[in-house]
Amino acid sequence: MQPPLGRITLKKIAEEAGVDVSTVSRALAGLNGVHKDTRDRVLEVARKFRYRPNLLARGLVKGHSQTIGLLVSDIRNPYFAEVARGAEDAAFHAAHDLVLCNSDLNQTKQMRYIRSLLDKNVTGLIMHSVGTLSAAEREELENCGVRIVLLDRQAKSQPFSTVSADNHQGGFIAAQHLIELGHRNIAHLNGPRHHTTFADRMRGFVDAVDSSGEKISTVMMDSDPTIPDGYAMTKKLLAEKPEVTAIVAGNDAIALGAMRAAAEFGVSIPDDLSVIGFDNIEVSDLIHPALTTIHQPKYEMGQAAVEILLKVSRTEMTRVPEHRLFGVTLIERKSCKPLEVRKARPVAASEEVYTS
Amino acid sequence: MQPPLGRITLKKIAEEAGVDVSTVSRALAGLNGVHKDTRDRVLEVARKFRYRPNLLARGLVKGHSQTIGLLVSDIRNPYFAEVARGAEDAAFHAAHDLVLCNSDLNQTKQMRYIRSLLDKNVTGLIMHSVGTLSAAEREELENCGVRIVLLDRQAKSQPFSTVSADNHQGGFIAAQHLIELGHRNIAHLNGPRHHTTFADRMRGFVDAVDSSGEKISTVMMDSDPTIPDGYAMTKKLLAEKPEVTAIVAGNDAIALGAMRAAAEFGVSIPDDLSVIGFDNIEVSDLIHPALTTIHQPKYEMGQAAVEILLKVSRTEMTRVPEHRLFGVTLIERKSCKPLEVRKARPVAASEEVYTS
DNA sequence: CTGAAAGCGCTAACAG
DNA sequence: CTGTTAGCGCTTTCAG
Repeated sequence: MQPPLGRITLKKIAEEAGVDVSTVSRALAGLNGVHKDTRDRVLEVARKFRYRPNLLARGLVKGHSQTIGLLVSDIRNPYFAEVARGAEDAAFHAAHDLVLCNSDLNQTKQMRYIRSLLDKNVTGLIMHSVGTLSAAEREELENCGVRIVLLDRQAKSQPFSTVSADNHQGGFIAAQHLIELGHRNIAHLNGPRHHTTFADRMRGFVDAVDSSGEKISTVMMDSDPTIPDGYAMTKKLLAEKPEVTAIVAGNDAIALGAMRAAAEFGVSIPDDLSVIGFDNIEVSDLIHPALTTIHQPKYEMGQAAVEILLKVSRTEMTRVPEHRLFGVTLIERKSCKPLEVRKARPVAASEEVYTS
Repeated sequence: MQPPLGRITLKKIAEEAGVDVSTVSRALAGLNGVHKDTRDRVLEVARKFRYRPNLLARGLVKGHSQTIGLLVSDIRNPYFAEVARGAEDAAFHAAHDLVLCNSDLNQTKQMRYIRSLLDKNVTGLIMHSVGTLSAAEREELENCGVRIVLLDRQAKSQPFSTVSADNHQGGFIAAQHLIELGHRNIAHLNGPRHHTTFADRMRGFVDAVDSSGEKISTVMMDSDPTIPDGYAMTKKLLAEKPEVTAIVAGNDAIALGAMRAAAEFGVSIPDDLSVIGFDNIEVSDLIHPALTTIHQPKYEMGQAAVEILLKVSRTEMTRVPEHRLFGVTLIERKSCKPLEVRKARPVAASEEVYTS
């Protein structure tokens, strides 16, 4: 075997096959206009030397680098891990790499990431953007010559493609479920309301309340969509609003925090308090009581995002943005309970309902 | 404002500043040998035009691309999400990008990823490698001219740097804890034993058993380190080995699966069965009963991996691999219980122990 | 201190 | 069908 000192380049293959580099390039690219014999010889040599193209060089001339940037707030959130996995699988399938960026819901950090990705000529960007983009930022993104897919946003007015779950519908279903269960004092513990994802869920919640025909008291709070913040909001809620019998959480993390706070306060779920989450992350089915929640197809959403990205990037001229809205479903588990039942059978009921 | 048709390149800045591109390059790189006035003018122009270097071009000439590849088995495992976050933060801090690869513990897929990363001239690779590398693969990796840090492996014999938790010690502590609690029939439900991580944990387990001076019966099983497989192993265990009173799980996912299976069999944890996990992922403290487990500093390990990678890559010639071993600690929660207590107070004890 | 020139590895017209 | 010629945008000798 030849000692592969330095990398094998096109030139090496060209010399070895006795042709010009451009011919090698064509042959390897599978373009027509290369004699069969020549092609076979080139391919043979390339294989023998285990030739692998330098993607930086190719990217430089082609103008992009077979790379997709994925911006999420925090990969430790199982929701994003699932989305990222879907995206990565789709990217791998299309021979693209996925670069992971954690923005922490921080606008400045996010823009820094984006610029750095643009400097690398990424093929496209999938971003779970924070808040509303400023006019300047939006323009910067529009003109950066890179395909962008917004995740978890339905801003159809924007010139970008979007992939999201039906957050409004999810918020609606969640509230409706609790209302049907007889709850009339419901709290909505949400993520940051300036984020469209959470704003939509909240609107769904409000619409369900307004259209229920029932007289319902609500208390609305919002904070970061994390376990600690869900915990903090719930502690405050339990102390200040004892009349509340049910919580619609902006996501499962908040719901988990809520359950934790409830446990500490000696408030039993679902006997004293019903809780419904959003996302259906894996753990929601593992905790006790199992969390009733709104399921959204996270893996598929990640997949869809890169598919849309690559589709439009291939046709190139298809400037018309695509919007994909995924349906959500109610997953009934053990954390919600009819209000009536509790009053009728103050204690004994728990045995029956807890049984898993 | 000038319409930035096409990207701003060095050439543009050079023209605008009335100097040669090479001078601009030097000025921007902060090299000495540029007149202060010239430098200031160049910097001014560059700033005015928001010049940003094309990293592909730079990478092409420099030979690497300010990118780090991170190979994990599955980012959906919270353990890896945490490691990835630590790695990403450190990479961002050092102006590098992190590309995420999910190998699914599949050797072929892993090698495909590695090759694709090498084609992009990554600065280095952090890999949570599957099984033992074949001689050919190891050689390929050694000669690829790229820094490699192995995660979760202590193979000091290998020419690569490593970062890992003290898996042997963890396995030892886990078994020891159960033994001290009086258990004499202990099962080890482990991940794939051909993976050094799990092999080390198992050896720790065995060493604790052997050095305990007690007569202890063990049953060893291994499978994939996932919730479903933990569930399956436990079902089998419960059916075939009713004498077992405690389980040491290879990781928290397996432990979670075990708890699920136990619940279905009507086996109470920790009353009928003690379970101890490994990793201390976030959920382990959220489930019921809270999981006693071995903590390893995941975030810090991710961070350390890229720090080591970049350190050696900067000095370049430092061929001596670095090995970093992180200590582990026992986190006592509610899933383990003394064997004696159970016998003494068959039922009442549970109330006291469950209280959180 | 600065410009000219060469080249990283590859692709893409343009001639033959 | 294939070789020649030009770059992509940047860094890096090498002169001057």
